[in-house]
Amino acid sequence: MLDIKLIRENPDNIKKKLTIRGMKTESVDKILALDIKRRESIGEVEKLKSLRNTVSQEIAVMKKEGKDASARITDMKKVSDDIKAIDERLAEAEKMIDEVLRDIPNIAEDSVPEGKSSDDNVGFRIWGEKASGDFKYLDHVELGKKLDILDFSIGAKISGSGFPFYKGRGAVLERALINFMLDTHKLNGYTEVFMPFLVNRASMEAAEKVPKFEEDMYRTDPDDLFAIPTAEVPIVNIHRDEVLDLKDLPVKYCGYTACFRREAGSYGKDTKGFLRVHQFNKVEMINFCLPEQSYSQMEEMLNHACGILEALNVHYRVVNVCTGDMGFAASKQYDIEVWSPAENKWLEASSVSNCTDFQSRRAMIRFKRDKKTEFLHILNGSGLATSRLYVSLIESNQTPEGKIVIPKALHKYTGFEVIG
RNA sequence: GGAGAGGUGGGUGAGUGGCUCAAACCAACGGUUUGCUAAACCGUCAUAGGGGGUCAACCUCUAUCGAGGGUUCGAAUCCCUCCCUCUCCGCCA
Repeated sequence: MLDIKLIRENPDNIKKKLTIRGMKTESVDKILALDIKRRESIGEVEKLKSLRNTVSQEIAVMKKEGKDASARITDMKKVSDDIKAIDERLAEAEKMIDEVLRDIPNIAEDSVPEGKSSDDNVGFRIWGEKASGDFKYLDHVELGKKLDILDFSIGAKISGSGFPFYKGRGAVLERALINFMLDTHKLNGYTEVFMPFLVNRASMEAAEKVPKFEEDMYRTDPDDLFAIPTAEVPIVNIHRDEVLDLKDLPVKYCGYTACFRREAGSYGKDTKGFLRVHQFNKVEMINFCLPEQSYSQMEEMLNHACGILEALNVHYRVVNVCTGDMGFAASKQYDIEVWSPAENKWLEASSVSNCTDFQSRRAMIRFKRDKKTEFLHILNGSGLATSRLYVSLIESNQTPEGKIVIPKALHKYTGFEVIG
């Protein structure tokens, strides 16, 4: 959620920023008009409430002294009715402001490239080399089937398409990746957490996922719980409605969860195997920090995610995501993409975002400095999602005979060095 | 699923309709005293929003006692609905 004061004080600048993100600007005018109405109502109603408070005191005194207070009581009856009416008007204006505000994304930082779609993202870093063996690289679905480590048809039978099924060494490899990543992040100063995969509506709202993206979520009906689309949701909510101690910042967490996404509207796109799934595994990093730290912390988080890939010798590139392709809550975003030799393309495996104070304002997560409370900045980064990393890993490390060589860093987690 | 108890400021905890528009204590912070520590004493001790302003550290008003409604001139206090926590029973990995 944006700060309404920012909109009030500098509407033209906000409009400009919205345009850059490909958004219409009329919401700004709507908010300005509603805000004026809101503040007028507040002025009116508070004057009446103040009157009511004093007169109620007087009535108490009069009754105590045995005087007749019925005239005043009659007066106050009218005042109370008026208060009720204005309060209703006020609540209506506030609700409408909130509705509009919920549709406005975070402001892009200056270093974010302008653009409309992922085609306009700008290369930021590239590491490693494409697998270049002199043979035809099998794609992960064929390879997984041949080695009997992945079977998407079983997943489809159990749940539906987009629910992966791992088997034998394939399952062990998945678990090894998760453990390797968690251990690495712990060494980088993150506190490991394990958390609920179903969260309540308040948590989803605090993380700015709902109501805007409700149709992308799995939801349980009788209890109104949401299957988390990312561990970002539960982790951000650890500190909802809290004032953190300045000396503890930055507070860093990492944790593994399964992630659930309906991917509504993208049926038929990238449906093969792991490329787009409804359930996947991800290790997430979250950082609560001082506002002036957040962009340097962001670079650090990017390096932590990239460090995983480098330890696994996975060819990757980082793109600076453009204004049109950025996440709703992000002010700046890096995507990390890994190379698939079989698809002959880059696959998004991680996203590191600086959400500045956009989530913390909604979630009321603050710290105290010089007797004033300020919203802290929240960053999230996948480090990383396993599914597409898994694709790159097994495809790139396959041998001409169709075996998979496990990277050395994983040996102590898998207990084997080759599949097949 | 059944029965019961309870949710008050950072913590403990008083308060069952009007000198409580939340007492007291603890913790924290600032100060005084002291050779040092301790103790004692004094002070500060919420959050959000509105208005005023020499627009910052100031003044003022309003709201907030789990959430939302209701009754009333007036609600932490009475009524209704919901949420959560704890205890016991049942079921269960």
